[in-house]
Amino acid sequence: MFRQFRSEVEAALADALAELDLPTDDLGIERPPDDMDATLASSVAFRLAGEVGDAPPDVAATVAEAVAVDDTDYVAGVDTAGPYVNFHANERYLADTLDAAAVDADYGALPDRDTSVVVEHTSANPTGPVHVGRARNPIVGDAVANLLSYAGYDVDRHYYVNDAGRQMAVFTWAYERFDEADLDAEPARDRAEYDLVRYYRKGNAFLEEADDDAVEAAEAEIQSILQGLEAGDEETYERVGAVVDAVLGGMKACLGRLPAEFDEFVKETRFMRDGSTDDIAGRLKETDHAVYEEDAWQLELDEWGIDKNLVFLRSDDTSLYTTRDLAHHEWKFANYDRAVTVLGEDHKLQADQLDATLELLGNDTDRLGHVIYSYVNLPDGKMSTRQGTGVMLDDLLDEAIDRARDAVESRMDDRIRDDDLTDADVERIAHQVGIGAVRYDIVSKQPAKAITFEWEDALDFEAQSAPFVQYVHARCAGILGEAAAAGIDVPGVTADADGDVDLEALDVDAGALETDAARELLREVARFPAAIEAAADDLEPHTIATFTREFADAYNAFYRECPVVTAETEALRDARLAVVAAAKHTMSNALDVLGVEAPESM
RNA sequence: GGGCGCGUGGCCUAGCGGAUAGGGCGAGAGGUUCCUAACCUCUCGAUCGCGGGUUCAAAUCCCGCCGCGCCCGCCA
Repeated sequence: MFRQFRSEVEAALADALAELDLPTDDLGIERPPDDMDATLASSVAFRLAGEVGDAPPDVAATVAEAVAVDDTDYVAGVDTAGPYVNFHANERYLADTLDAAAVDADYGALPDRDTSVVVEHTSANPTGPVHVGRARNPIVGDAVANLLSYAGYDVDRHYYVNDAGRQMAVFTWAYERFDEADLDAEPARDRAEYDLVRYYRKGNAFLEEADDDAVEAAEAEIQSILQGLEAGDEETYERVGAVVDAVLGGMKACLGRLPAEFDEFVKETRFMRDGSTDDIAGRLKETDHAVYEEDAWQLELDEWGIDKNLVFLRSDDTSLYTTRDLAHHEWKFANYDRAVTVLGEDHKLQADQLDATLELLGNDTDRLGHVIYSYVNLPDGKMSTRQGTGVMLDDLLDEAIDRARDAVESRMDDRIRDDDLTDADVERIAHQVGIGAVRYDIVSKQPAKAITFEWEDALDFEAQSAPFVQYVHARCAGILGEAAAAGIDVPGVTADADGDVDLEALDVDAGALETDAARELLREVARFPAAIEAAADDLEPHTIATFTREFADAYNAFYRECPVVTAETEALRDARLAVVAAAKHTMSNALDVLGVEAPESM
């Protein structure tokens, strides 16, 4: 509703300005401060004051006077507050919002855009367990994918597997070279990546510590693996693939706990085997920007503001990671309308080189999008899989669940309502709140900001955290459940014996909602689809987290001031129940975008 | 050295050209005969890193400086 209201306001204001012979290029539409009783405002009067030769408040009055509102569905009227022109929504705006949101479990999902987009995220090298520093990628990436899906895009989620580099050759060599007896530690966890990473660490330690002859022999073996991959040798693919698939399987299980699921794991070697990397290299050689310097083929990208030359073929004629990634991205272009990549700031230069080169090769790089996030630091340094340092994501999630379980159990004692949480409920809530808190803490911040990981901060369940907004959903569910138990039947809201809700049957009067808190909550509900649209346009899922917080404030005010089940009249009660249903759908879907579960009770 | 990013009350954070800079944590005071108090109300606390500039209007844009992070491999 907000989106339609906004376009009506824009059209009406543009018409008014045109009628006054004033420029319509910048309408200055903005959201008024919270304490202003207006749905939208315009600051055009400031800009036009000079042109008109009047003071801004007078210009605002003139403009407001000229705005015609009769043809709109949702604009009740226009007035001014000093230099601002304020637009007010009418009753039908709230009524239609209630009608739409109360009966639609998918409320907030925008119409299909008939546009496909591939979201690539995480893509961590399969070298060992996922640590929390890496966790920002799947958490942000999953939210970006969810967001685009809600915004009407047809989304595929890809994990790009770097299975062709030296790291994997070292890993494969180490796995074949050493035995369990050579390792000095038990796996930290009973899962493949924890088991195999010990070989990887052992191999790296060996390469650093062993005598020269032994290292030389090992390097020869590692080189032969790399050459085998480059030459398309099937047996080498199988050897490396065995290690990659095993480790990846474990990492997949870890990421699945978030949960972050993928539609496809795209292997880098695929673009070596199908010849597309060779094709890229050949085409690059033909461009004006290619130079052969210091025995290697390079690309001059200073035209794109990048001083650093990009080497795309080694002196031994083999390809590099970026060359393969070029082939990978042309493959994306061939199969999708848009491609979004979520990556750490340490890959920024590489991404810029990739973009520039793709453009050079004749691709439309406007179809490409990036979400770049800063590194997550530990209080005392970095995390490294090779050295085995860092906090593992599994450990963080376990700790989060444990603490959430403690919180549920301690809170059960001082509950007002003596409801019956079963052991299964406690466990369910502990998972929803614990994992939700970790995700929410990370996804709610601007990706560009650096994060220092602190156990206490990440697992704070008070106030601006996942449980705060999840609680709103639980309260909605509680009220709806209470109403159903009391035999209160609201058409369009209450499910029948089969659990089905008749979506056409909503018959409540939004006009019955005279309380400000209820109307304000409905206004927040109305904003949700626009929030999805804006967040998707800018690839900024954290703004949805901000929305959930503001929405929670509005709901809590409503909850405090508007008894639902015990409302004075049936009409009021039914209208409020519909508001609760609308709020539940809104919060449920906002949390769904963030990848945070919405508990029915907690 | 160069490039990119970040710098908002003691701590974390939203806002990123417009109406008195929002929240949370913390500290202090209250609130539960009423749909879950993981909640709410009130109080305390900010030269929006520093200095210039643009603008009717700057936390927001531009320039310089300072601090922090990341990057600058024929690694991935």
